[in-house]
Amino acid sequence: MNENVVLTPERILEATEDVLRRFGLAKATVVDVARALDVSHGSVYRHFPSKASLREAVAKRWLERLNAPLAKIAEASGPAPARLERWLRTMFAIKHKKVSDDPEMFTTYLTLAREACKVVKAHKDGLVDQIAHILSDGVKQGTFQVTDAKASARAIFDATIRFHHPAHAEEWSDPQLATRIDVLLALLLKGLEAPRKR
Amino acid sequence: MNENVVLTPERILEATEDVLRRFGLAKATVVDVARALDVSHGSVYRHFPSKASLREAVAKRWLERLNAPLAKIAEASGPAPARLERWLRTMFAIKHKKVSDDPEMFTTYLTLAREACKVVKAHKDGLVDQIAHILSDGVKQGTFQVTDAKASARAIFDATIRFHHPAHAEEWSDPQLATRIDVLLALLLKGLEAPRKR
DNA sequence: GCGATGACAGATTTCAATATCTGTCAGTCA
DNA sequence: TGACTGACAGATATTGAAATCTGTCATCGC
Repeated sequence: MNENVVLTPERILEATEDVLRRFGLAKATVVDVARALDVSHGSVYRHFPSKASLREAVAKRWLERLNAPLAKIAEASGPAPARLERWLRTMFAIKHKKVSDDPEMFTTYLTLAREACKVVKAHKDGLVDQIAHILSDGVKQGTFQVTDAKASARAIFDATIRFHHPAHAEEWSDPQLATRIDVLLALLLKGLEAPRKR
Repeated sequence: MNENVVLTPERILEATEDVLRRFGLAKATVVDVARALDVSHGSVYRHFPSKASLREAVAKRWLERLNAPLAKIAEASGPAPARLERWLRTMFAIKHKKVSDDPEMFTTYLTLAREACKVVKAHKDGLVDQIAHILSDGVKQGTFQVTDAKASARAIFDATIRFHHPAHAEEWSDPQLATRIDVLLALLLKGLEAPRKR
C-alpha cells in the first residue's frame, strides 16, 4: 500500500482538495481522504489533530494562493494612485474569476473559510497592510493625503467589500458591475487625493 | 369564533408577525397563523394566494417601517454634506439597533428578505434614490461635484454596504466600528466635495 | 523507535416511515 | 351571494433506528 511514498502533510492536503472537489464540502470525510491516499484514517490523524485543523490548512493554502499576485503589485514601484487602482481591480478580478470558473468549488471554499475564521482574519489583515503600504507610498510621493494609512486602508477595504466579499458574489453578475466599480474607484481616489501644489 | 371582527389582510399580517416572533421563521406555518386568528387556514388563502406571498407582505411592511425616518431626512432642507452624513449614520443606527435589540427577530426578517428579493430590490432602489436626491441638492448648492447623481448614489450605497447590509451584521460588534465609519464617511465626503470658489 | 494500523466509544449523519403542512375546492351557513 | 369551512392530494418536515464518521489508543511490523 501507500504507493511507496512517505505520507506528508502536503500530500494529505492535496488529497483533501481532491476529495472536496469530488464529493463537496458536506460529504467529504477524513475516511475518504485516507482512502484516496490508501492509508488508514488513523494515519491522517498523525499529521493533523482534527478534521477542523485539516480543513483550516486547506483554507490557508487557498488564501495564500490568492494573496501572491496582490503582494507583488503592492510591492511594485510607480505612482501610488494607479497602483492602488490596479491592486483593487486585480483583487476584484481574482475573486470574480474564481466564482465564474467553478462556482461549486467557490462555495465549498467559502464555507471552509467561514469555519476557519481565524485564518481568514489574518488574510484580511494582510490585505489591509498591502493597501496601507500603497497609501504610505502615495503620501511619500505627495499624491495622497492621508493622516493614518492603516485606518484609511481599512476604509478602502470596507468601501470595496461589495466587490470582493464572497457574501456578495451573487451580485457580481450584475451587468452594470464594471460601471459601479469605475464610479466607486473614482470617488475613493478623489477622496484620497492630495491638493495640487501651486 | 373569529372574535366578531372581519378578517382583513392587515389582521392576518399582524397575526403572522406574532407567529413568527413566537415560533421563528422555520416553524411558522399558515396553520399556526389561522389558529392564532381562530379561523381555518383556508380563510387565510382567501386573502393571500400563497404562503410565500404572505411572507412577502410581512417583509414589505417591515422594510417600509425602516424607510420612513430616512425619507424624512432625505426630504429635509439644509447643507447637503451634513444631511448625507446624517442620513447614512441614521441608516447604520437603525440597522445596528435592530440587530442588538432582537437578534433572533432580525435573522428571521433577514431570511424573510432573502426570499422576497423583489421587494428588497425595490427597497434598495428607494434608498439609492434618496441618496441621489441629497446629492442633487448638494450639486445645486455647489457643495458637491457629481456628474451622475444616480451613479454616485449607488457608489455611496455600495461603499457603505459593510455597515448596513445584514450579511455583515456579525461584524457590527467590532469595538472599532465607530472609528471605521468615521474614516470612511470622511473619505467619501471628501471625494464628493466641490472645489472651493476663489 | 517510529510510523502505521484497525478496533472501539461516542457523536453525527442517513434513511424510511410517519406526521404535518400547503394549496384546492365542493359544500355550508348566514 | 359570498365569506368561511373542512376534507383531500401531493409536498414537506419530523423522528428514531441503523449506518457512518471522528478521534483515541493499544498493538504491529520494520
